[in-house]
Amino acid sequence: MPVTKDVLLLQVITHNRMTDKKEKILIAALKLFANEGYNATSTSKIAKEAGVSEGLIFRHFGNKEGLRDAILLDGEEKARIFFADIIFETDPQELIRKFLNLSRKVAEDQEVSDFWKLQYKLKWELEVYGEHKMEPLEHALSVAFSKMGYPEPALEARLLLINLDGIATRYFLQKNFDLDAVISFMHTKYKL
Amino acid sequence: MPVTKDVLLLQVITHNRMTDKKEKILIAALKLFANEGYNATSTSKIAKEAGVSEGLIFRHFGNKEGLRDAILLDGEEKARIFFADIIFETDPQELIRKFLNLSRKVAEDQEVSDFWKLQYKLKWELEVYGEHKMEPLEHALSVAFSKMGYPEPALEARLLLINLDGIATRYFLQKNFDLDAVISFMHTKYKL
Amino acid sequence: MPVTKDVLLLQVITHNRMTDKKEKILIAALKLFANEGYNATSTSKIAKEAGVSEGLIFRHFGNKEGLRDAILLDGEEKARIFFADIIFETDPQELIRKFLNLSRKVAEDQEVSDFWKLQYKLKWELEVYGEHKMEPLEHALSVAFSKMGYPEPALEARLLLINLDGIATRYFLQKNFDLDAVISFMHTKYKL
Amino acid sequence: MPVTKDVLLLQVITHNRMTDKKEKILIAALKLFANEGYNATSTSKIAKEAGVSEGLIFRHFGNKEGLRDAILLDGEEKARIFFADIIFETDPQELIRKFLNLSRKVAEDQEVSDFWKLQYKLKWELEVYGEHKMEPLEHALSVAFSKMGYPEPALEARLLLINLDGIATRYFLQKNFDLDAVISFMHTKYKL
DNA sequence: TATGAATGAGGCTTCATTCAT
DNA sequence: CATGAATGAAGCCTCATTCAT
Repeated sequence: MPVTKDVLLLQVITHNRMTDKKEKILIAALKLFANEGYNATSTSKIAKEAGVSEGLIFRHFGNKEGLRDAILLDGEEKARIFFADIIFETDPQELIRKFLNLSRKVAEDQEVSDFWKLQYKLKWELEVYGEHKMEPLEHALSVAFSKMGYPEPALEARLLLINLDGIATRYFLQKNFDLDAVISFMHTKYKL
Repeated sequence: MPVTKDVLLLQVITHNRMTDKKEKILIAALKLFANEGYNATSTSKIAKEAGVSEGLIFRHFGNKEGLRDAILLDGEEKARIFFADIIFETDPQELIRKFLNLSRKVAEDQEVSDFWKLQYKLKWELEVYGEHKMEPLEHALSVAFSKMGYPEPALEARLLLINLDGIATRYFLQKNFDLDAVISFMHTKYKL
Repeated sequence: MPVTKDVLLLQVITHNRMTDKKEKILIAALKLFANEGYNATSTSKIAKEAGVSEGLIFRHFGNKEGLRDAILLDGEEKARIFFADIIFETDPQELIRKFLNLSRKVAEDQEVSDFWKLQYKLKWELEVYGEHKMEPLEHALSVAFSKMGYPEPALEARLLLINLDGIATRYFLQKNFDLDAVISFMHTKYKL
Repeated sequence: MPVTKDVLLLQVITHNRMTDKKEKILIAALKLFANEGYNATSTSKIAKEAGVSEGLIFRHFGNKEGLRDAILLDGEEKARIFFADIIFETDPQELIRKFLNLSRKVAEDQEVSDFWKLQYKLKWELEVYGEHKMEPLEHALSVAFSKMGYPEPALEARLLLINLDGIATRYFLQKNFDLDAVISFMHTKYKL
C-alpha cells in the first residue's frame, strides 16, 4: 500500500513545517471542539489548553473559522489514510469484512475515537455532511458488492455507509451501546 | 387506537392552557434550536422570532436551559404520539412497512422535520442519546421480526433503529441525499 | 406618660386601617431591607416573602422608593415611642442610666433589633442621617447633664449620642462584640 | 519611623508595575463604591468613570467581587500605613492626641476621606466588621492608657475606638456635623 | 514569531414597573 | 383590591478579535 505510506510521509513533512506552537493549538482545539463543541469552545480556552497566548491563534489561523477549517482539512487527510487500507483491498469479501471492522478499530484507539467524534459533532453543528470524503469508500464497496453478485451493489454500498453513520451515532452518544454485538450480527448478515 | 386520540386530546387541552406568548416562544425556539443549534441561538434571537420581549422567556422558563428542557419534554410526548401508530400495529409486515415509512412521513411535514432535527442536534450537542425513548419501538419491532420467523429478532430490531439514525444523519445533513431510493431499497430487502 | 399611650393608640388605629396585605408587604420589606439592604432586595423577593403579587406593592406604595419611605415614616414613629420613656424622665441620673441601657433593650428583642439595624443600614445606603429624629433625645440628655453640673452639657449629650452610633456599629456588625462589658464600663465612667 | 517610609516606597513600586488602566479602574471604583455603594454602582458606570472598556474590568479582576476585594486589600495596606504613625508613638499622651486627630486628618484629604467612607459603607453593606484591622491600634491605645494610670486601659481603648466609629458615622452621613467641636471637646475630656 | 492588554458587541439574566383582567 | 403576564432597560459577564510591544 504505497499510497498510505506516501500520504503519511507527506503528513510528517507538513507537520515538521509547522511551528511547535501552531500544532499545540491544533491539538488543543481538536480536543476541545470534539468534547465541548465548536460554539461552546472559546478561543481563550483553546489558548489556555495549548499553553499559548490568545493572539497567536489569530496570527496563525486568521480567525476561529480558520482554525476550524484547518482542523477539518487535516481531518480529510487523516480520513483518507484511515480508509486507504479498505479501498485498496482486492478481495470483495475481505473488503467488506474490513469495512465492518472499521468501527472496532476506532473503538480501540482513544485518539482516533476522539477524531471521529469531532467529525460527527462538527457535521451536526455546522450542518455540512462532506459527502465527498466518503465517495471513494462507497465506490470500493459498490465494486465489491458487484463482484459478489449483489443485484443492487450501489444501493448496498450506500446502505452500509448509512449504517456506519447510525453505528457512530450510537457509539458516541449511547452510554451502554454494545458495539460488538451489532458488528458481529452484521458479519453474519453479510455471511462473512 | 383510542390511546393515541386521548393523548392528542390531552395535548390540545394542555396547549390551550398555555398563554399564546409562551407557546410562541416554544415554537420559535424549536425552529431556531433545530436550525442553528442550541448554543448558537441567542435568547434575544428567540424573542425577536417569537415577537416577544426577551425577559418573558425567563419569566416562563427560568433560563435558557429551562426553555430547552421544556421543548424536550414536549418532544417526548410528541414522539410517543408519533410512534403510537407503529407500536400498536398487530400485523408484523405492516408494522415494519410503517416503520420504514417513518422517515418519509417526517420529510412531508416541515414542522415534524424540524422537531426531529432538533432531537438529533441536541443529542450531539449535549452528548446524551436518550435511549429509553426508543425502547417501545424497538420492542415492537422485535416482536414483529419474531412473528416473521427471523432468527435474531432483537438484533434485527436494533439494526433497523441504528439504520434510522444513519438515515436521519444523511437526511438532515447531506444536501443531495436521495431518501426515497434508500427507503425503497430497504423495502425490497425486507421483502415488503 | 400619656404621650406614649396616645401615639401607640394612633398607631393601632392606623394599622387597623391598613389592609392585611399592605402590612404583610411592610413587614416583609422591613425584614429584607434590614438583612440584605435596600438595593439588594428586589420587589419580587418582597412579594414572595409577603405572599403577595408583585403588582400589589406598586398599587399600595407607587414604587420601590415609596415603600422605603413608608417604612422610614413608620420608623420615625416607632423611634419616638422607643425614646419617649427616656425623654420624659425627670431625674437626670436616672435619665442617663436609661439611655445607657437603650442598647441592652434593643439587644433583648429580635424584632426591635432588626428595626434598628434597618435604620442604620438605610442611613449608610442612602447617606441620610436623619438627625432631627435624635434632637429631642439630645436635648433631654443635655438638660440632664446641665442639672448634674457638667460644664459642657450640650457637648456631653452629643458625645453620648455619637457613642451610641459607635456601639450600634459594633453591635450589628462585629460578630463577637461584648456589649455588656462596654455598657457597664460606661455606667462607671458616668458614676451611675 | 522608617517602617512607614519603606512601606510607602514598596507601594509606589508596586503601583508602577500596574497598568495605567488597571489603576484607573481601581480609583474610579473606589470613588463610586464609596459614594453610591457597592450594589448601586454598575460595572459600566465604573468603566465610564475610568475611561475604559467594561470588559477590561473583568480581564483584570475576574468579576465585580474581585474588584471589590482588590480595593479592600489595597485598603488594608493603606490603613496599616495610616495607623503606623500612631502605633509607633511612644509618648502615651501624644499617642492619644494623634489618635483623636485621626478624623481631622481624614477630613483634610478628599481621597483618604473617600477611602474610609468606602470602608464603612462596605462594612454595612456586607455586614462584616473586620475587627482584626483595628487590633494593633486598640492594643497601642490600651498600652498608652495603662502608662497613664487609667484603671481600665483595655476598656478605655475599646471605648475610644467605638467613639471613632460613631464619629465616622456622623462625619460621613450627617450633613451639618461639626467635627471640630466634638474633637476639641474630647481633647479636653482626656486632658490633652 | 509571540504576547497579553484592550475593545465592543453581544449573551444571559434580573429588575422595577405597567396593564389587562 | 388583587393578580400575574408582559415589557424594556440595565446589569454582569464572555467572546472573538485587534494591536502595540
